[in-house]
Amino acid sequence: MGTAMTLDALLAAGLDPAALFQIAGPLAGRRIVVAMSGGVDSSVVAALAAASGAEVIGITLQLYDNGAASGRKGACCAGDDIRDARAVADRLGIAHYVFDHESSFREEVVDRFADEYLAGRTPIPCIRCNMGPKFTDLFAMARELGADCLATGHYVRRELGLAGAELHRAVDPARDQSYFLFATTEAQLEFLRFPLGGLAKPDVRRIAAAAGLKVAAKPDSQDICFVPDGDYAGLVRKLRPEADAPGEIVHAESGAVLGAHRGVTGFTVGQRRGLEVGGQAEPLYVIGLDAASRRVLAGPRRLLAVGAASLSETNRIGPMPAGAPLMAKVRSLAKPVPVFLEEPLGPEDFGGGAASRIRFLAPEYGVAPGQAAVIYAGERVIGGGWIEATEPA
RNA sequence: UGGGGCGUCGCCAAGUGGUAAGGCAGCGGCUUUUGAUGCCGCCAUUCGCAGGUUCGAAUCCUGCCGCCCCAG
Repeated sequence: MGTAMTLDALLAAGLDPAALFQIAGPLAGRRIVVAMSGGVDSSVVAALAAASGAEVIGITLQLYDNGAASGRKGACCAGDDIRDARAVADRLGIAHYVFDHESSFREEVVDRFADEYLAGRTPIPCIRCNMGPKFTDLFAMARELGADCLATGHYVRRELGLAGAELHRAVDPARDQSYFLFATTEAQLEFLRFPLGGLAKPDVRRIAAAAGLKVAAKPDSQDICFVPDGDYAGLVRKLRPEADAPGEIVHAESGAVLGAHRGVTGFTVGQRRGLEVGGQAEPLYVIGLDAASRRVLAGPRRLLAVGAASLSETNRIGPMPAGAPLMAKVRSLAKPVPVFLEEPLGPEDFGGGAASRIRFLAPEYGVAPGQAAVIYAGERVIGGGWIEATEPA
């Protein structure tokens, strides 16, 4: 697609809104609710929805308002972003509502984030945000509005399998966000749409430009949206002053005291930088965190090797694949690695036991409690869970 | 205040006459839309201090300072 094309031209060139939104039959008379963050991606979803002929309602959740952070580029859902979302909606001529969700966001995401760090874990607030504010609260609003579906700008694909909707990785592997959506329930997936899953980011920006959206060149968001300057430890300290408690850095094997730290919050399993322990023959990594004794366990890389991990709050999307080898991603940027599922996956009413366990066929490094283990069978997301504990390889 | 040893970047450490390795830590960048990892780059004009020998010293000599060990 050329940069000078109009949105109509792009649509004529092959973008089919009906297919993108997976709505059967004529779109006229249908109602699509779009979760609009104010960024390019969700704005393009709104533009595509508007072009489809369906009635479109944009909803933006105000999740936090950290004044000083409002000027920060790339942040999601605060001040400027809400204005951007509104401007896009105006430009597209669609309805747009902003709902204040600060208190629930603080409870479900921010407070939880801080508490996890206090417990020596490494949380992923983005997944909690998807689970709560986005796929539960916003979901409910869309239903109440009588929408036919809720569309978001996530880079992930919803594929229709024989047993229902399946969640698949985005076509663009560099953009894939499936890791952050492992907890999506089948009921949610039934109603959700991810029109961008088959597109590459440059194409999305071209569509934004073609639609005349000011956000076309807006920088991608990164880092945690509610952490103004990337200093997440500082935020945790502010929310939970007790997080400042200093402690010892202890060798994971010998127990020898190697140094001191200013708070367990600043560390995550697998981390190398920041220990400030010199004089070693080889680099030291964080092997584990003991919140109760405020100890950071450090050691050489080999001690990071993990053979298995127990999972909690597991979810499963669709049936287990028959005989397909399973892969797991243990961090958002990790390569999927072969695993064996030792216990059923999914909530109890879905054949699983909520808790589960995966065994790595080859030792995996840097597996941190609090992170998610997302299970894949090829491109399909089978589900996943939260890493509770690990077992050395 | 007898004897012995040592003092090189924040830490560990090579270098014993030819013009300061390396590792760890730290810093910067790249990558990354959780936090990490990884990768790349930077990081002692100077070798406890002061003199001396030498074309030339961290390396040899002298003195001083500091630390360690043994002895008392």
